[in-house]
Amino acid sequence: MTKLATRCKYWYASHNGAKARVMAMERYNHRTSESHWQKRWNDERVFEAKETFGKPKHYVLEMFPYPSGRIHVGHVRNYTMGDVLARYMRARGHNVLHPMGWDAFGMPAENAAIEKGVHPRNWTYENIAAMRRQLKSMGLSIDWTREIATCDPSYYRHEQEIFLDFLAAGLVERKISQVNWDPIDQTVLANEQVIEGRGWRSGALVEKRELAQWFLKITDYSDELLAALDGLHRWPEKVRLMQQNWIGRSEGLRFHFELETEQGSPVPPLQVFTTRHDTIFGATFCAVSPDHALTRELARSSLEIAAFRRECEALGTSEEAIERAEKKGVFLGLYARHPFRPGFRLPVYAANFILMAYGEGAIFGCPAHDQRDLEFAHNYGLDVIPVVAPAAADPATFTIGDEAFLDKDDAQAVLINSDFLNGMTVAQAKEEVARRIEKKGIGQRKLNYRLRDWGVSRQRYWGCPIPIIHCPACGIVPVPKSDLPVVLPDDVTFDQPGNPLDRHLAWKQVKCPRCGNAAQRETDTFDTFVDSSWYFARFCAPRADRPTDPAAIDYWMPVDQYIGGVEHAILHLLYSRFFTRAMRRTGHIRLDEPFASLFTQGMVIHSTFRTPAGEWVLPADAVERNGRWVHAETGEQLIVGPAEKMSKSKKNVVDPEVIIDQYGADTVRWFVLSDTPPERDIEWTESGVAGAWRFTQRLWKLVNEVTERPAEPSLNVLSPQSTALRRTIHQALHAVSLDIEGLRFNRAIARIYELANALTAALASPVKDAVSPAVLREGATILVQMFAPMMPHLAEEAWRLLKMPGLAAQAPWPAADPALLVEDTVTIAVQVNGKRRDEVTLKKGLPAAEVESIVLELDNVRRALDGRSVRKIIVVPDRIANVVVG
RNA sequence: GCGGACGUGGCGGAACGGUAGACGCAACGGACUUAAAAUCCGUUGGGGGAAACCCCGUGAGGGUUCGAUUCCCUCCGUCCGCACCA
Repeated sequence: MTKLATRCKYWYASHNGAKARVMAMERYNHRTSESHWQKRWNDERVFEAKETFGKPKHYVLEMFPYPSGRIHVGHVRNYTMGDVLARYMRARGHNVLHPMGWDAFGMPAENAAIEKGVHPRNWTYENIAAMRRQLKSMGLSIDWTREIATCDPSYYRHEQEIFLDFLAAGLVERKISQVNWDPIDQTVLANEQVIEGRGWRSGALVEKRELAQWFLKITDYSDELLAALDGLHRWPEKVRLMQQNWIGRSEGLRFHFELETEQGSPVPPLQVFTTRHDTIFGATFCAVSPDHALTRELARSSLEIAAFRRECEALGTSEEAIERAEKKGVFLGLYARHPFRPGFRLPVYAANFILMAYGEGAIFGCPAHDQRDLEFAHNYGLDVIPVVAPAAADPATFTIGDEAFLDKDDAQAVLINSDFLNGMTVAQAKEEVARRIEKKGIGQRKLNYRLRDWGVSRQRYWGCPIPIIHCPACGIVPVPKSDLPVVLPDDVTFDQPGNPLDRHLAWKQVKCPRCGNAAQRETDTFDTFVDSSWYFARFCAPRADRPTDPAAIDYWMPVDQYIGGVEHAILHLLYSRFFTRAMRRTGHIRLDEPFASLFTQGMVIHSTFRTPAGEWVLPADAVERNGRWVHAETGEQLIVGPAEKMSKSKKNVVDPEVIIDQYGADTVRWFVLSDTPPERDIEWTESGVAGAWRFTQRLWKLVNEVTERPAEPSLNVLSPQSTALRRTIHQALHAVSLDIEGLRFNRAIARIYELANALTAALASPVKDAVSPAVLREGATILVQMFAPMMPHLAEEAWRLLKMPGLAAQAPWPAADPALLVEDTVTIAVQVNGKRRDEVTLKKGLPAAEVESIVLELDNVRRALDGRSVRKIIVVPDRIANVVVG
């Protein structure tokens, strides 16, 4: 703030005497300008989206924010990118929908309630008000009439209705599942909230608990969600791969082993899943999960097995815990009969490395070809039978040491020690085993997915109530739609741990809608990811009586460009894709994929500062003096760390509000788009922001100077300089259009700099009137329109100065003159043996033969040839000529 | 372990297989100024040369090509996602 004020004063002081003309020009003042134009846009409802037909639509959406209370620079970057696109598409004649809302449920509101005694509702709505004001100060072209907040009953009532429809359609399931339970706070914790086995707030050792939870059956769509990824051409490859891995399809075989006790009496069979059925003759044991039904049952009569189960429960699921964990198990006293080796019995263990959640929670172990199985076999003295060997190996002597032999897709490997499989490749053996298992009727080929159903129950107050009533007589009863919304009660207390809804008897105790007897409400609320899984659909008709309005949703959906952080690559984006399909099934929407194009922007990072004592210092308190960073107040020298993700704990944060006040929204918008490609992390630097600020002033000055040139009506008779400048102008326009469409904002900005430089140079031309004032005007006008999406306020100010009609925000995008995009001459590089030796400017489209003779005459080429003979000449028309010397 | 991305000046980064370093930041020189700041004009990959120009140069090594930052292989490094997934 102080820095800038000082600058302004000097700026005026220096322009005296000879520069009186410049002094007459007012410096661009963002403080008065920006609020003025924001008001005009608002008053004239410039950005309200209309469903008028006859115009193509364009739906631009950025991931809506959680109302934490203040916007951060990541928001600024995200919303600026979307805004540039929205403004550009509007100028290109599209009906643009560019809405904003609030992902307003969630734990921070409850934590604030616990810590500060404020009501989550008040805390949330105050935060929304503060952030709305901040976002508006950015000058975003948002249709604020469509604003929604997920915590508003007018939003979540529809979510409840959708849920009831999902329930009726069989897309909802209630089942017992294992959760992370914090015994002090008495709540379920998400995996992310468990840090080294302890609750992130209470510090209590987290327990595994089994609770009845509501699940959305996303696994019904596993295959569809996976297959449809191929059609998402305008999604980043990276995100598609991440989702693909997350869904985790594997082709395998599910079959059962006959079981028997040690004495040989039969026991119900054991289902297993495998993708390596080719190794069936290498099987030397079977293993089941500690949580497998078989283990549970046997634990009731065996102290040893019960103890093993407890031991596994206590073991963390963290990465390190898994890394360190020995492969352990306990013999269950049972044997499995090998399907192809009569009389051969495999001991059955419960083992700590078998996941209940994957496949059947049971496997056959083949130590020779699976590292985990091998370690387990070594620990328990089990046989290791190699059954796959490199083709070159001698089957008689091939052995396995400490490393299992993993051949994967290697066609070189062949089966050994495997009866009817001997000599086959892995693929052939898999096929043969699958065929025989199916023929025996003991199993079948099966696709298995890693994806699991989505547990949406949270034992939390600040979330959307799940519209269900539990009746002792009728069981689970959906709340009738006519009773919606189930509104969160306001009068709740946070003085005790646990879910306040559970203690709110007046709310909890209801009559069963079916039988009329006393019943209880479901007190769990939805995971907040449910709220964000359909908000993009609600924006199409945010005040409709039904969750969606068919006409509006058919018109606007899908989102044409979705922009957000890559951290949502899996959860939010996968849930939304599932929700859209489930909403299609229940008649709320008529498409599968909500986001036609996805863009994941990088983070904003900043270097860190700390004192020698190790205390973190805010960038605002650090100043550079003589190339060293010191504390602004104490003068203490600071240790500068590399740029990293902004975090409150390391204090490497900048507050957008302060920067916007100091430099203006246009400058900040310009900065976050400049230099760095939008998908990469951008480093926030004070000098970069200052540079952007200087450019706003330069542009302002440039437009002023152009308008001071005497008007000249015609573009008909032009000097060569004028024509050349017009080419530059129109080529820049063409290039910037393509760059914005491709979201290559950094390149668009570089080209705007280039055009500004060209116009500045033309203005400064020593030859009087070398460039026609009409051309300068044309250039300035196009320049203003090109930067209008990025710096909309300055653009309006310049638009007014140029005496252009209406608002820049409503002006159509200028059309580049195709005639000016084609050059009639071209400068081509001339190489000798691939090394550049000269360049030559030629008429475009010159025949290769002529190019060849011209090239050979060049001094530099002759010198490089040095008397050697020319073998051939490669001529790429209008691009390059390469003389190849023998 | 599996999957993926990336590696170019002091820095951020440009470059349909075709003149490597556009554009910006920083730095340096100059003009203006009593002075500084701001502004404007220049220089700025390394080396050689008075200059014309020449040599080297996109993590390392190889390959394909008339020509490779770009395509292929191997290696090194950094980052990201998933991970006891049978």
